[in-house]
Amino acid sequence: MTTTEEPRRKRMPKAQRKAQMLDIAEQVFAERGYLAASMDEIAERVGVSKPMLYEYFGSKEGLLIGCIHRARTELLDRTQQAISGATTPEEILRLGLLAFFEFIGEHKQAWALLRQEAAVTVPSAVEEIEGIRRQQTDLIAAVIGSFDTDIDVVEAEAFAEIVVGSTERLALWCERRPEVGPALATTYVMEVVWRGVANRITG
Amino acid sequence: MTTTEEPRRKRMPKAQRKAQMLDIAEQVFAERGYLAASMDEIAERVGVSKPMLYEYFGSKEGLLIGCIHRARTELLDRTQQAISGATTPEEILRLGLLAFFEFIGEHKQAWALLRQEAAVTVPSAVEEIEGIRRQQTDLIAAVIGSFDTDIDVVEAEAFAEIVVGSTERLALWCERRPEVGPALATTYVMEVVWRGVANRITG
DNA sequence: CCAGTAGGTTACTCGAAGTAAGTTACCTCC
DNA sequence: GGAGGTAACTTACTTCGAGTAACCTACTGG
Repeated sequence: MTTTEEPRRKRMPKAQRKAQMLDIAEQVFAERGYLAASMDEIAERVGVSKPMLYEYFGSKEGLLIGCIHRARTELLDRTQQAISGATTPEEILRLGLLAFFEFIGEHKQAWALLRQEAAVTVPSAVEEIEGIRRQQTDLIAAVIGSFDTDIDVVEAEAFAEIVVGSTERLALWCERRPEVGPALATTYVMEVVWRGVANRITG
Repeated sequence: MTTTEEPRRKRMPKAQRKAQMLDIAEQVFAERGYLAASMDEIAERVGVSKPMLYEYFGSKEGLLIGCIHRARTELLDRTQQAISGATTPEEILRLGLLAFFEFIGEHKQAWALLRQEAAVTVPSAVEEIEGIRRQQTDLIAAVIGSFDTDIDVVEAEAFAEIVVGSTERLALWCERRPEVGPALATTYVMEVVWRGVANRITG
């Protein structure tokens, strides 16, 4: 008995263990908050001892960064895929926003990490999160620039920041307003923000 | 020697000491980040021993909350004063925004606290900061509501969230763009966001 | 000048991050 | 199928900082 089944899997390959650690860590960080989460607890839940976490991620901060980074990558993939079929700037923006709202709806845990915890305190985590926003703003600014080469660069940047800020904030608000889904949230952002920029781009 | 001068002031009245502690704590938190800041260092810089901090603020978290709360109160005062002379919704919003951008320009330390650090990890600090935003969104939503009783409540809330999100994000961006002062930042927000809501309010 | 207390200190405990050094399961190649 | 090499893992610490118990001292009014 207990032959080839999976009663107690030990000794996994590195990559798999790493992924598993990220899963658990994301969960624990989201549950307890970064500070209150202890490496011992994460290790225990993974079913492994603490030094393994340090082996793979170097530090508690490193583990957090790992979680954030993974979420960031997934978000970028999703967004890029979503806007790949769009043609007008308006469509790009709308589809991108929708993808974002859908992503956070599905990955509540990761999202909790990105806001509550992750702004954390840890300087490098802040940088990592800023990286996500940068990703988004750059994308938006690039879209605007590509459709109107006359627009002031600084103004385009400002607009991108406004979109990202609005979106992030509205996503948070959606948690208190479950009746507002991704589609409606997207509409709100577009309704307010798009008008403001449309006549800059078109004219 | 060292007779009646002020070489070592000890034994201050409670309120004064408390204010001094908040000053130093704000500084140290902003400098090192919440996690890296140690109560021992803060105590030392204040020129007092650690248990005094605990006497007055209960915990490290309590001290942080104290700092945030003070900043919040100051910001609210400033904003309310700024919009007191305004008559139209547009004017209220513009003056309020301007007051905010000016406030963070003058209180960089407090602002650093409110974003980088304070989102911290500490659940109650997050609540406290959310309280600030709530303050702002409520104010904005109320203004809109007072000028157009027909507007959908949910939509008014969404708009308020969008304004706050935009503003916060743009304030951050201003740090990378020193040439963009409070006035220009206000203009950007108004230009993009106002148009979007103006034709909702006016009909 | 003595008593009461607001304001203050020293010297600890305890918990969690991080680490050094050793151990065991698994694979390979003879 | 056993030696032996190594990737995956553990035990048993050190260290550092938050929080606390118990004690002290400068200034007040009577």
